[in-house]
Amino acid sequence: MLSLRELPRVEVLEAEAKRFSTLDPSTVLAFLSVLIVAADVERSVDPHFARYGLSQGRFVVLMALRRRPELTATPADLADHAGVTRATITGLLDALEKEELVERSHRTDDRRSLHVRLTKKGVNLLEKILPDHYARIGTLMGKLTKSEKKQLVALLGKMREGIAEGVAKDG
Amino acid sequence: MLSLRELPRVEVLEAEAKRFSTLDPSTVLAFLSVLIVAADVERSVDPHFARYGLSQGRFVVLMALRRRPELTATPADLADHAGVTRATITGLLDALEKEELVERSHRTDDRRSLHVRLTKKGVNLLEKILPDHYARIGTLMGKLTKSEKKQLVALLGKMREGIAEGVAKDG
DNA sequence: GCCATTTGATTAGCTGCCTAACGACAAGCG
DNA sequence: CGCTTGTCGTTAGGCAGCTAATCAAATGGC
Repeated sequence: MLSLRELPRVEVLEAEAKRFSTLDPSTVLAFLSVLIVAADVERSVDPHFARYGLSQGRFVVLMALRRRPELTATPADLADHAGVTRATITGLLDALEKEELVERSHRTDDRRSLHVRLTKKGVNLLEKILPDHYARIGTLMGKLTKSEKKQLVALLGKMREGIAEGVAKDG
Repeated sequence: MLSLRELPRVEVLEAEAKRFSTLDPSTVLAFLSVLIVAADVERSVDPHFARYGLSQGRFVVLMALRRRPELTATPADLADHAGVTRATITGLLDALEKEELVERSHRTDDRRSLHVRLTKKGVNLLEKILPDHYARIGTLMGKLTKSEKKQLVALLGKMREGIAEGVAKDG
């Protein structure tokens, strides 16, 4: 998942900043905060998925299917949605299919391609999990007011812009 | 690393909220924002570590050692610092030792335990990488003002509190 | 219409993380 | 002292990502 349990202390960063002109302490602090909190979130959430034989990736796939009107999508669509490679989707679908949470079927219009469909069992599993899942998210975010949550989304949105530019620059 | 490329649209969340009383759209949006941005960050940063044969975990271990006055620590210390298990540290050290970036040596005071020491080569590698690394962080965070960075750290700090409580509750 | 290119999904093999079980040693208590 | 219990590091085996290579099928230029 990642690493680093605690933020470095400010004094340490300031000392380091004297040796590296490219280091700005408040920038690094903000950067590391995001990574640390995300890792904390995953550590907190993963065990609950595991109780139902799910992982984050499997859950995201199920949710993507659930959102579709016909509960179907192609593996390629799912890969794009989930931000993983198609090879990874193949593995996730293997697992989900074995649990009978999804079904694969061949298509007639493009014979390379597949339909993946959420089964009734898959739907039921999500219906069972989601109330608790959403409640858990509520607990994790419970220290933030509604306006703070909005600020957070806005700030992270700006961060995403910066990341996108960085990626574009050193392609 | 994780998943999900884009935030769900607000209308989707609002519709879902009608079916699940535990779902609050702005809460879920903030929650997912953190995960998505963290995944973006890792996708952006990992390739640069890879160019030096490093991963995030290996880098964190090297940095932890570099911070120590004697450039040494035990594997157990490193595991605590990095937020991974000791088994994982064993694997990271195997890789780092093969590259001669760290050395393991036996201790005399507790013969179960080891010293891990950053080698000169390890120090040099970090000195070479860090200016660019810090500059990259600066670019990624470039859309945020200093005061926004502080806000971000504060908001994420509150989130950490909520996570800690959540973990405590369902131990 | 044919061939080269592109696209869809899978497979094989790598990495980094995990848990569980282990052997070696340390520490506390009778 | 001798036992039990805990701790240090490693090993073995599993899972979820990745890239690269492959095969089948669709598409597009000529």
